[in-house]
Amino acid sequence: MSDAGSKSPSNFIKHIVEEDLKNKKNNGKVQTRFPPEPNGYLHIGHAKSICLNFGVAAEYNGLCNLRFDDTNPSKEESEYVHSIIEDVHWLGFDWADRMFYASDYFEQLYQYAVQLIKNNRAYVCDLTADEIRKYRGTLTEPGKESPFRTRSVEENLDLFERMRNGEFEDGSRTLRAKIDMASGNINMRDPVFYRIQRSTHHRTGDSWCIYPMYDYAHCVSDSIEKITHSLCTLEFEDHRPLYDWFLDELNVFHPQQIEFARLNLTYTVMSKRKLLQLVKEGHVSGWDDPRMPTISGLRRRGYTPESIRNFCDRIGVAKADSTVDMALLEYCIREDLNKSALRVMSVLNPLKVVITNYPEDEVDELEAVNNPEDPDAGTRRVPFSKVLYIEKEDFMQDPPKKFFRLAPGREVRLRYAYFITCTDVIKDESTGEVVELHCTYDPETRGGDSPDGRKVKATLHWVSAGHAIDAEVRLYNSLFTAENPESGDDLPRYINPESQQVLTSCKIEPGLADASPGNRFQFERLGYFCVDPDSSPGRPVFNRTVTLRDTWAKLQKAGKLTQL
RNA sequence: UGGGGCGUCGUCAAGCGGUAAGACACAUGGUUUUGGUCCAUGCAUUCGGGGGUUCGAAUCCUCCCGCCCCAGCCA
Repeated sequence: MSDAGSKSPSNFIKHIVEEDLKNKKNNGKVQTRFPPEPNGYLHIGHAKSICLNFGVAAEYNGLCNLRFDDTNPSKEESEYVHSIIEDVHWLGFDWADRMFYASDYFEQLYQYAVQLIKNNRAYVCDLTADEIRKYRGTLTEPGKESPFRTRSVEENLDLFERMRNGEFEDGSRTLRAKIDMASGNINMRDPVFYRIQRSTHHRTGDSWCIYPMYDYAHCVSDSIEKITHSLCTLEFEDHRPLYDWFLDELNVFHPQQIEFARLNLTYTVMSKRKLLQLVKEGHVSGWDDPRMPTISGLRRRGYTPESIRNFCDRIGVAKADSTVDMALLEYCIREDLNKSALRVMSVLNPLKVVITNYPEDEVDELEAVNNPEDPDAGTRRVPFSKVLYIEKEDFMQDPPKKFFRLAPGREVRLRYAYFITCTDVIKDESTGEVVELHCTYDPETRGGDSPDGRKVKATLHWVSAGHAIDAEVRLYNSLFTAENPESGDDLPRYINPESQQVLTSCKIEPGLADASPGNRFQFERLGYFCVDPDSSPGRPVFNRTVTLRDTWAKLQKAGKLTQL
C-alpha cells in the first residue's frame, strides 16, 4: 500500500475512534468503508474521503472496504465502477478482497424489509410522488398521514411481494417506513425506502424492478459489513436519526455514523452534477481533462498520488464548512516534484539566437545536472551550437529596472553553457516584432562560470536549434474565473476563456525524444510538465502541471516595475 | 416560523479550564549557474458579540448575531 498508511495529523474523528478503542467498543476493531455511487468519476473531494477512510483504518489496525452504493440503476454505469477502482488504486490504497456492492445485498435488504412490515414498521403506500410531497408538509408545518398507513400487515406483505414480482407500474406504489409525519426532521416523515423502477441494473440486470433507497440500503450495508465507523459528509447529518432507526428496528449490528465537512476548492467546482455538466456541454474534453478536479484529470495533468495524499493530510478533517485555497494543492505538487522530477530545458515560445562568433558547424556537448535536489539523478549531455532558441519572454528591447534577463548590450548566462552578450536585434520590418537576436559568446565561460569572476544577473534556458525536437505544450490555468463558481446559478458564465493554451511550436531538449505518457519533468524556469497520452512518436505532447513559483511574474502582475 | 450543524490569522486548522500549535498565502532579508529549491525573520494581546461562573475561559453557563444543510419514488 506504499506509505499511504503512515500517520496523518489528528482530527475529531480519530479522537472518537481512539476513545472507542480505549472503551473496547466493537471489541477493539476498526472497520471503515469508502462508499461511492458509480454515477460519475471520483474527484479531489472523494480523495479526502478515501484518505480519511483508508487512513483511519490503517492507523488503527483496521480494514477499509470499497463498496459501490449502486441502488439507483437509472444513473449508474459500469464505466464508472471501472474508473473508481482505477482511481482508488492509483491513489495508493488497497481493499484486498473486500470490494462490495450494495446490490450484493438486495435479497437480504428485501428480507429485512419484510421483517419491518411484519413488525408493523413499514407499509406499502399508493400515493403518487406528487401526493407524497403534499402529504409531507413543509419545513415548518407537520405532514399528514397517508391513508394507506393503516393497512394490515398481511396486505402490506402481499402488496410488497407483488411489487417485487412486477405486478405494478413504475412509481405506482412505494414501501414506506412508519415513523412520524409530524417530526421536525423531514427525513423521519415516513420516508420511502423502496420504489418500483424498471431499469436495467449494471450488475443485477433485470432481476429486480424494486430498488432500495439510500437511507435504508446504506445503513444496512454498513451493518452487514460490520462497519464500526461510517464516515460521511455533513449533509447526511439529518439522516443519522433514520440511519439509527432502521438498525434499531432491525436489531442488527449498529455502526456509528460520523459526519465531516466536504472539501471545496477555490476556482473549481466539486459537485458531480456540475462536473457532469462540464463534460456533457463540452466545456472540457472529458472527465479526465487536465483542468478537471477529478482524480483522472489531476493524474493526466501530472499530479502524483503522493502529492494528493499530502494535500489531504494538510487540509485536515473538521465540521466547519470550508474552502481550501487552490494554492495549497499547487504547493503540494511542487513540493513532491521538486524532489523527484528530472530537469530539462524546453523553450515554449522560441526566439532565434545566432552566436555570431561561434564556429559554423561545431557542436559542443555540455554537461547538465539532472536534478540538483537529488545527486543520484546524475548528469546528461546537452548539445550546443551556433544557432539556438531562447524564450521570447527572456528578451526585452527596453527593459524595466528589475528585468535581469537579456536586453541589447547586456550579458547573461545560458545555463550550463556560456555567457552571451546581445549585439544586434533583428526585427520584422512590417510588424516591428523581434524575430532574431545576434549575440557573441565568451569561450572562457564554458560550463557557465567566468574565470574572471564577473557576474551576470540572469541565467536563461535554451535549446540548440539544430538538435531540438518539436513538441506541443498545453498550458493550463484555473477552469473558472470566479473564486467560488459554485455560488452562481450560471456555471458556464464563469469559465475561464484562458484556462487552456495550446502551444504547437515548442522546442525541447533532444533527450526528451523517448519520454512516454505519464513521465514528468521540470522544464527549467518554467514549471512541471507531464507527457500526455495524446503524444505520438516524434511528436510529444506535454501538459503543464503547475508553474514554478515565479516572483518575477508576481512583480509584473503587481505592476511594481519602473522603467530603467 | 420547524429540525440539524458550524463560527479561532487572508485560507485551512490545532486547542478539550492554566494564559493562542502548525501549514498555505503574504512581506522582508540571505544563499543560488532555475527570479526555482533552501535558510532566516515578520504575520491573531486574541478566539462571532454581550453578560456570567472561576484565582484563571477560545475552552464551562447564558442570551444574542451570522453562515451552512434539509420539504427526490437521488446519493
